[in-house]
Amino acid sequence: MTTSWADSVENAAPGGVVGTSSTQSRSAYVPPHLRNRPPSSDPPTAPPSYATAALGNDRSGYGGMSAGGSRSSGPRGGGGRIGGGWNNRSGGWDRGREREVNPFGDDDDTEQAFGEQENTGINFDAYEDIPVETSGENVPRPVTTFADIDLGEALNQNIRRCKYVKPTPVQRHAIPISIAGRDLMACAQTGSGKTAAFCFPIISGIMRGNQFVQRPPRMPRMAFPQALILSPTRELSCQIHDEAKKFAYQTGVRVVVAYGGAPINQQLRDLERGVDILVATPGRLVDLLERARVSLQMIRYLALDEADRMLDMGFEPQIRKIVQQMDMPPPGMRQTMLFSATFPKEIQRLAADFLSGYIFLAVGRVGSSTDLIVQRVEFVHESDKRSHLMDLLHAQKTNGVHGKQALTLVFVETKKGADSLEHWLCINGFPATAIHGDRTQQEREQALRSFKSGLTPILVATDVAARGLDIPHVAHVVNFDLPNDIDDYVHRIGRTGRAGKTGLATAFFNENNSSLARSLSDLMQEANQEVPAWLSRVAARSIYGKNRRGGGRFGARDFRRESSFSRGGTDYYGGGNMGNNYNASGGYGGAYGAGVTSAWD
DNA sequence: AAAAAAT
Repeated sequence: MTTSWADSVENAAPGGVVGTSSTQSRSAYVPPHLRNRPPSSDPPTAPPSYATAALGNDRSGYGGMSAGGSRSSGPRGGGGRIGGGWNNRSGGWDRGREREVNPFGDDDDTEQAFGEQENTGINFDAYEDIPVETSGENVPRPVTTFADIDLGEALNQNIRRCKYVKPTPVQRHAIPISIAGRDLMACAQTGSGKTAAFCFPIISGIMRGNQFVQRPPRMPRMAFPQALILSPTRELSCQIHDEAKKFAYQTGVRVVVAYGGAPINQQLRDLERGVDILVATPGRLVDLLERARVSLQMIRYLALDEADRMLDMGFEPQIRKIVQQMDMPPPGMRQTMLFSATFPKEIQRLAADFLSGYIFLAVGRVGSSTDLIVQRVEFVHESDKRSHLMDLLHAQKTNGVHGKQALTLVFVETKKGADSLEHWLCINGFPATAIHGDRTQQEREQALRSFKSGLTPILVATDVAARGLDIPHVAHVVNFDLPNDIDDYVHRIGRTGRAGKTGLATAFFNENNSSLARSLSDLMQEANQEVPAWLSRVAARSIYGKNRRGGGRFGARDFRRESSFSRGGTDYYGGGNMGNNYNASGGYGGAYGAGVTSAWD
C-alpha cells in the first residue's frame, strides 16, 4: 500500500485524529497550503457543541414510515462501516473490494497537483460588502470560519485539501442553518460556493447520524440513499458528484450519480454497492424508482440545485412525482434545501409545498453586482450576427491569458442554431465545438472537455450550459441570441467572472429582444454597467413591466415578506419582524498567501 | 417557441 498524500496530511495535521490506526510509519510531509500555518489554526476536534448540534437534525423520528421495525443502535449496512467515530476510513464497506479513488489525484505528486490549480489572484476584496438577507423564524447565526462548526475531522481534512480556508458568504449562513436542521431556500449566484454549502451539512449529518438511523429493510438490489441531490442537467449532476466525492473522501459516505444518456448498468452496479448520497437528474431517477432499484424512504436530506429551474413548467411534474408521490418522507420529516441564483416569486410559492418552516437566505448577486463581469449590449441585426461575432473573436485572438487561450462561450437559442454556428465558425478558421440536448452524451462530454482544455476555445451552447457549470477561464460570454427571460441571462453570464476573476459578457440585441429591454436595462443599471442610450429608450417605451425582482442587490426576495412589506421593493432593511440582515464583510482580511483560496465552488 | 430530462 502506498502512502497517500492524504495520509500524510492526516499525520501532519495536529489535533489528535481519533480512530486512525497507524500501523505504519508515514512521512511528515506537509503540503504547501498547510505550511506556515500555526497548529492552533486547526479546528478543534469534537467540541462540546457537537452534541447539541447533532440534535438539530435529529429527524430519526420518522421510524414509523419504514418497514422493518427495530431501531438499530449500531451502524447500518453491515461491516461496521462507521464504527461510531469520525474519520473511520479503513474499516467496513470498502474493505478489499475497491480502494476508494483519491479524487484529489495527488497520491504521488502533490506538487504537480497543486501546481496545476490556478486559484491564485482571487479578488477577495470584491466580496467585502456583500449584502445578506435572511428571513424566517429563529435564524441561526452565521459563522466566520469552518472551525466554528464541527463538521467532523474527516470532512475538515477534505476542506483543507480543497484549499478552502474561509467559508464564502452563502456558506457562512447556509451551513449553520442546515446543521441546525432547518429547511432552506437559498438565493446565491452560482460560483459562490453553493455546492459545498449543501454538501458539507449533508455529509456531516450522515456521518453523525448513522448510528441513530434506522436500518433500511432488507431488499436485495434496492438502494436506500439518505440524501438526494437533484439538478436540471446531466453535466451539472456530474459536476456536483465530482465535488461531493472530494468532500466525502474517506468519510465512509458513499456518493453515486445517475443520469440519462449513459448506460444504466454501471449506475445500477454503483447503486448496489451502496449509496448514501444520490446525485441525479430527474428522468433517470424516475426510471430507477419505477424499476424499484431505488427507494426514497430513508431520505433525510433533499437538495434541489437550480431549484427554480427544477420547479418550472418543464420539470415540475417530475419533481412532484419524485418528492410527493413516491416514498420520500414528507416535509418536516426530512430536511429540504433549495438553491439557485434566481428565485421568481411564483416559483417560491410552488416551492413552499416542499418545505417546512424554512429560512429564506439571499446573498447579493456576486457575479453581476461587483463589476467583475463587464456587460456590453450591442445592437446587431439578425443578419449581421455572424460577421459581428467574427469581429469580436478576431479582436480577442491576441488576448490570450498567460499562455492559455481565453475561452469564449457563445449562447444561441436553438439546437439547430448551435450546430450551424459551430459549423460556420469551423469553416472560417475558428476552432469551435457545440453542446446541446440533441447531441449524444458522449458528444456533450467531449465538447465540454475539448472546450475546457482549450483545444476548441469556442463553445457554442444552448441553455443546457447556462446553469451551474463551472468552467474555469471563460473570459467571454457572448449572448449571440438573447434569452427571453432575464433570469436565464443572469445564469448565462454567470459562466464567466467566477471565483473573483473578471469576465466579459456581450449581448447581441435587436428588435426580437424588445421584451427583454426593460429588465436587461434595469439589471445592468443595478450592476453599475454602462447602459447604451438606445437601450434605455427602448426600455422606457417597453410595455413590459419592471424587473420583477424590484431592483436591488439580491437575486430574489422572500415572497413571504412581499405582501406585508412591499414599499417599492427596495426596502431590504425595513425592519420586518421576520427579517434579519447581516453584512458579510469582515472575513476576507487579506491573510491569504498565494495558492490559498476560499471556497468559491 | 425553445430547451432540458428516460428508453
